[in-house]
Amino acid sequence: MNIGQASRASGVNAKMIRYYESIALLPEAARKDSGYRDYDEADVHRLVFVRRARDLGFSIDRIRDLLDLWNDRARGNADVRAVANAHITELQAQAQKLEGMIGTLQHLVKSCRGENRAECPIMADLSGGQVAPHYAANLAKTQRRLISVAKPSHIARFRK
Amino acid sequence: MNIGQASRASGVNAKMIRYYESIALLPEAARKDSGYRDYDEADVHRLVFVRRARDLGFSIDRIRDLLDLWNDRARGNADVRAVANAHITELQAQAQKLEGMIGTLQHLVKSCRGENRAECPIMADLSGGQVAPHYAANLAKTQRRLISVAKPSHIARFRK
DNA sequence: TCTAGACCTTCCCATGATAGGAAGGTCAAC
DNA sequence: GTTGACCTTCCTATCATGGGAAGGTCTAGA
Repeated sequence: MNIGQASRASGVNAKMIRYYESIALLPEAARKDSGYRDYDEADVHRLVFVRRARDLGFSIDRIRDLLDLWNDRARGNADVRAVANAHITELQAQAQKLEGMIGTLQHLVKSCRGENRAECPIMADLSGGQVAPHYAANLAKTQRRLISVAKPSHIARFRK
Repeated sequence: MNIGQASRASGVNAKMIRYYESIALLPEAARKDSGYRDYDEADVHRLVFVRRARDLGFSIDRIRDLLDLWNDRARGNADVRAVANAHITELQAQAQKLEGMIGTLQHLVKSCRGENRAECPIMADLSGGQVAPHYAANLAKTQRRLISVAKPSHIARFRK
């Protein structure tokens, strides 16, 4: 199986396959006499694994851990859950930051009606330096809302 | 005002100030006889503007637009709202993706109880290639939830 | 057998925002 | 005058991805 076929079968770009090999995320591929890389079903399976993990936002280093766990069948589910939970925590932090930004911007846009420049707080807020009162209030509000969405108390049950 | 003082006053790293100047996000700074960059209050004000916009997740290119709007007081609030709304839409897309990933992972972790490897779907799901039924169902669920959180119908009123 | 073109190889470069560091010049205080 | 804080430019790296050049290999058809 050439790299192109492995790429189509796994959904991982050929360029990325070579890159993953170069950073030792994947073992060195077998080679044909021509020098072409040669893949089999197991290789494709591993590529699919990597692609799925990337789709779920795992970093390359985290995927390294997951592949180790995958290769070592003796390792328990707790290890797997620990990696997944660490990743969930990271994603939640990102989501919280995003929701805070969205909430603040929505509030600013909502407060900016009409065409009178003086009445639009967006520019004023951006250039204000310190956090304007409505911004602080809105930030706290969106964070509370985000927390209720993410339900960390619920997640805590799964934390290592 | 040296770059260090401007940095402390604005909260923008000196390295970043030079970078922003090099990509023409900021005008070339005035120079003292020594060659040192020389900033005044207006410069600091602009730096604060950039920092606040970065904090809100605006890209450099979007900040370029915002600075143009800022410099051109004749432009109306609708222009400002348009930039902000475009950014909100981008942030919501990111948030939606994140929430989907979080939901999927939470579901997988929840389904992975005990220590029997066979009972843990995380690895199976990652290596599965196609989306497992519970993944698809969960994805749809988290997306609905995210949509209700982000309230796009509400935002639509402010779209250009 | 020759050739076209699809595919492969390695190597270099670019992205965006940020940061570290080297080598050397300037300033202020003691 | 010296020390140390600060400044300058220039080079490098990050992470994951992708574009492209220059050149080798394979396969199908004339």
